[in-house]
Amino acid sequence: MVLAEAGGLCEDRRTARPRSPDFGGTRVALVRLVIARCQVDYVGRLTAHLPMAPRLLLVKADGSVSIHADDRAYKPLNWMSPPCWLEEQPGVWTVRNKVDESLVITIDEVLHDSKHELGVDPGLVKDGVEAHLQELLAAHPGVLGEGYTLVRREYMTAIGPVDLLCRDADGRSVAVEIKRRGEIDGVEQLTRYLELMNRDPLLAPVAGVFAAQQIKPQARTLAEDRGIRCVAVDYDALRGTESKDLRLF
Amino acid sequence: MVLAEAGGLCEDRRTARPRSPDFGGTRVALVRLVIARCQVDYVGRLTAHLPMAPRLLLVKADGSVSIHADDRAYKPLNWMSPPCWLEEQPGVWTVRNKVDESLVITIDEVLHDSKHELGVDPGLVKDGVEAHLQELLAAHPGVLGEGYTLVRREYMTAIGPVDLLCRDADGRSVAVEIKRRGEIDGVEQLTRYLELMNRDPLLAPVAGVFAAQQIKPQARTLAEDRGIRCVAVDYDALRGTESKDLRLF
DNA sequence: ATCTATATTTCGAGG
DNA sequence: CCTCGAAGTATAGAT
Repeated sequence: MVLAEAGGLCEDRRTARPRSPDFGGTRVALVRLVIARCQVDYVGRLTAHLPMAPRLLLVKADGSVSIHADDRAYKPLNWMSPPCWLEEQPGVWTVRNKVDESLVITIDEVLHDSKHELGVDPGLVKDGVEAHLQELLAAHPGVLGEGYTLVRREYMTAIGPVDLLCRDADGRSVAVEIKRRGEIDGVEQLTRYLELMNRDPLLAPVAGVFAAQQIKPQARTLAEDRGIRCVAVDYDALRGTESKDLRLF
Repeated sequence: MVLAEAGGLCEDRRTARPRSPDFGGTRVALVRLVIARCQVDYVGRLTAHLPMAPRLLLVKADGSVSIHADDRAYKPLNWMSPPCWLEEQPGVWTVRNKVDESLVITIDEVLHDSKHELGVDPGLVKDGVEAHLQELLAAHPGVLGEGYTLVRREYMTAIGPVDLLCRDADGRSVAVEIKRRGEIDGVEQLTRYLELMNRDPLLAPVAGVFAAQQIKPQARTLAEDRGIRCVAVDYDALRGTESKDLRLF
């Protein structure tokens, strides 16, 4: 490995730790960090060029390569997503994928080069996304309208699933679209569902409710113009109602 | 700096190089790479937890902090975008931002810790995005339809600019929406424009053309159902027509 | 500041 | 494998 020798190599020396499942004999999953003066040329979905400058090259075990500057938060200047393959020549790295996109990294000087074994990550536990909001509203349809009852979650139509299908106090169908943030896209989506469902004589008439933690003014205007009722949902309050024994932060 | 001492510190020792413009006296922009066994808790737009495991911590000069596993391409498991502030305590990093989102990184063991000066990146040069496609189609409206002529690029309406306004062979107005990849959103967008423009007696009737390098089947179906014609554009061929002296890949 | 449209979006689920 | 919807989307441009 040419460039590994060029920089100050710092290999991890830790021993017994949960191993990556693909660790059988010779290959160990490693993340590799290189600081180098480099130039980058990408040809693929677009064409992009980075002039020679010092940057961070991050090579992960999944095969991905990303080129970072010391800015733009976590987004790299340039990258190649897996599956892809890195070929190292002295002074030139070439990363290629199946559809023949390529990233050519011309390296002028290596300032640091180290590898580190991380193993398989136990993974992220999330809470508070749309799924949970849907779950809570399904359990408490009264929040959407007085006397509402749930008919079905993920009610399937020809063009996709409606988040909730409810019935109002008078027994009429209501299609509910749930978003964390209510924007125009969501209104359009619900409009398509309503258009389709109202053509079905077994369902029609179907009213619409657009529920979100926060609804943008333009989305609200568009929705109301189309006769769709908007409901701003207080997620934390709803979660509090749901279970008092749930630990809150 | 507590943790810098704990790991094997490798500071860059390079000297004369173009400096960051914000380099005045004491502060130099550095990227910091830490490999550590850590646990992460994020509370903000959602709540997320990462159990203790070895990971890469990337701290950039813009203040951002990102936590990477050895997979998922360039996307970190968790992060905090600038502007935000990192407070280091022995064994605990706390990253906080203005709206009081927080990222708490509990560090069990530091396996590597280095800092590197990169300076300001000269930046990325791109080519081949939607703007270029629009430019090419504006120069060759005949590709959109026999006898089409260009009236205006970015024709402004009350709800935004229509990519191209053309006239067909019979002198009728045609609104053209251009996308790299034609999806349902684009059809909705064009539909809104057409609805509005067809209310204007000076323009009506206005036909619609949806042009893209690739048009998804659902988008095509929706468009055609609404009387919008779809045109698949061969970008490379069009670019070839545009200028023979342009180097092709 | 708000809103719109784009992104080499990435990522995951479901057919 | 595609197709679709969600994302702590982020980001840039226009109003």
